[in-house]
Amino acid sequence: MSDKIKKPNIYDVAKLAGVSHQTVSRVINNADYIKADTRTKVQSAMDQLGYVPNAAARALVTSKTKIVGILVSDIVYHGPAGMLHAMEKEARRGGFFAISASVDPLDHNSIAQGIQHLRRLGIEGLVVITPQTDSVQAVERLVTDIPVVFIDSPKYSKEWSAELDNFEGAKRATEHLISLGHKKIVHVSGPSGWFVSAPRVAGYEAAMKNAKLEPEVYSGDWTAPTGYEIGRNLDLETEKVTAIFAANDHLALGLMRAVRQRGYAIPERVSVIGFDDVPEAAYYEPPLTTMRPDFAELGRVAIELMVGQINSGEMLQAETLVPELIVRESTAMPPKL
Amino acid sequence: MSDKIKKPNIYDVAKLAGVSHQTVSRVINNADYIKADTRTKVQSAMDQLGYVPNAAARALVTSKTKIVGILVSDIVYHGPAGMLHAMEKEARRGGFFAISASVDPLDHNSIAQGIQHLRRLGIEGLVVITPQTDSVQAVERLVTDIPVVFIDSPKYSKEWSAELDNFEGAKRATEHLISLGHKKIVHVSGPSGWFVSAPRVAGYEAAMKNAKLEPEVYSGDWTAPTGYEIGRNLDLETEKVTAIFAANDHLALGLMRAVRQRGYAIPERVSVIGFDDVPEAAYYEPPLTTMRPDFAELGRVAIELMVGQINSGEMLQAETLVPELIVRESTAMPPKL
DNA sequence: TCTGATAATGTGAACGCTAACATAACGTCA
DNA sequence: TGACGTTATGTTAGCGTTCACATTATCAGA
Repeated sequence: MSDKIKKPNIYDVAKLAGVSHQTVSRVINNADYIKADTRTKVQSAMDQLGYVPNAAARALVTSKTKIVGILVSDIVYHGPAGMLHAMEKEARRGGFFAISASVDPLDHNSIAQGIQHLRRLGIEGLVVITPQTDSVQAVERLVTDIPVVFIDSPKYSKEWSAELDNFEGAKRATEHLISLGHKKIVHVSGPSGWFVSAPRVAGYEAAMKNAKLEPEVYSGDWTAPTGYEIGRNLDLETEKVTAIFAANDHLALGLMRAVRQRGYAIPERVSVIGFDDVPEAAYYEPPLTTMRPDFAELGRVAIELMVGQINSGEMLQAETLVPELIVRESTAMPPKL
Repeated sequence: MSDKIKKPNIYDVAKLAGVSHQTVSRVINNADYIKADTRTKVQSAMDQLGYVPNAAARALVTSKTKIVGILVSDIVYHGPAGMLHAMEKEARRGGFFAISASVDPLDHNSIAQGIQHLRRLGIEGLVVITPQTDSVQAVERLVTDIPVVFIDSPKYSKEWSAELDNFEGAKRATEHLISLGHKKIVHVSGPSGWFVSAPRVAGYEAAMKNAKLEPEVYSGDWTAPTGYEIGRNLDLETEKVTAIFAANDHLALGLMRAVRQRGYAIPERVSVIGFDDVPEAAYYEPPLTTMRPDFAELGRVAIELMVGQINSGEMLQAETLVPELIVRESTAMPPKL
């Protein structure tokens, strides 16, 4: 509709308010030493004209874009999806814009393109939610001039990261099974390229070792079909496996279906525990006992770290977040064999 | 690390390549009339310096930011989550940046803030994935100076939109049940404020009416708990209900659990069909028959529309996308009552 | 009443780029 | 060989801010 109407700039506001453009700028950035009177005059002039500061002009002169980039896997996993919203909100709270680029984390070329794209906009920092060994190296190679925060990066990394305590979470999940009396507990892990996989395996193994039990790990990914496949082939009979700890809920879902299909009752014969607590987990068959991480908080912390680093140049390491055990009906005492 | 190194600008490139800055600009925007020789000279100078064009400076002079905003609900629904990635990729393909703002779609204030935030960055267009009656009105009131594309907007809207054929999808879902021989089929709908709810109800009712059957609708939302609640209270016995069409898979999941818990076998006694085909649906108990919409394509089309509108000023209405019927084990012929 | 600190405002330049115009090189034809 | 259209490049200004500095009001104290 309104086609030819030029957007007002600070000079327009200044003229209307009867002050210099610089005073307007001062009001916008609420600098010191402005008479309350002039401030209100300028304010109302801005309102009247519907003035919106031009981010490009500001960025040009300050060489600060107030934009942080988020590199995210193009596959929709539960965790990352929930994080994005929280991250955007936290960024906004800190006066920043958050812009995401979806990449195929297994394709270095795709990662490079994603980063280049964000670069063009002039991001001041980068948060990476593609926590795979490969991608971290690719990112570290490509980005050296702005701060980078990884979500769930490897411990040995020099970079900053916000982390879930996957070790402790896995340990507690396993301990829950142990405390119920299970002896033969297997773990179906996430894919080996992902950082969260290893600590979950380690947490499981630690708990098993503490209880003088033999750990046994099957390598999976994050999907229900894989869980199903593994569930079909698991030796439940001769091995007397009575409990399974799955690295995430979707694996657990597939596992449960396979196990039940083979005639083993859950939880009477086999207990299953997941990880993530997806919103539907409480309605799986049976409702899934699982570990609930606070993904939103994780994302928030990552951005908080990032913004802190950009604004003040100092970076404090965030404490890790421990997932909470949510007990439902998929875990129970083992059968008397 | 590299702290004081000033980023190169076109003048630096120009000097190194031995041309004027304008020639560099021409190479960047690949204008006509450049000798292949100079072009390569400039290119290699850019590579050598690691030159990245400054988006802010460009935006300032062209008053085109090449940024489109995406307004999205802050709750993680399956559809929108999948769309975001596709949208970002399509935007990038068209040379645009996509930036999203999460808002509470029921809170006008939150919507206004989200829009204001995006405005500050200077978005050239806005895509809205918060398809609720209220939010559309709020957006239409607040944004009149740039093009807006709604995803699944109401038919009566004057604005542009990319749409799923929810009517047809719901009709086909219902027809699937009818073709199996079901007579008493109920529909559990989405929340009334959402645009997709109504056409799904209408599609269901149309199919029922065609088959001379009596429609019966229960109003739900998009969550498993609500599906469960409704499933607990559904009169399956005296009403002889043999099939349920749920407005999405999560409702269906909750419904299935409740129905089975009450001792009714699925699909032997009660058939259930969902909508969305979430990745886990094939592993629900039993695997869920459902309608599969191409969310990614929907998002892509929305951005395509937006970019077309921004670049050329003309807007073509997109054709609607019809979801595909995915038959699994949760639907079967009705029992002989 | 004057002085000088502090409070409050104003002025000019610069950020990096593209638009618009100006100029130079090149080839073609009379 | 000169004139002219085309191709190729150069020059200047300005986009809307903030920064650095300059200037003017204000008010206390001598």
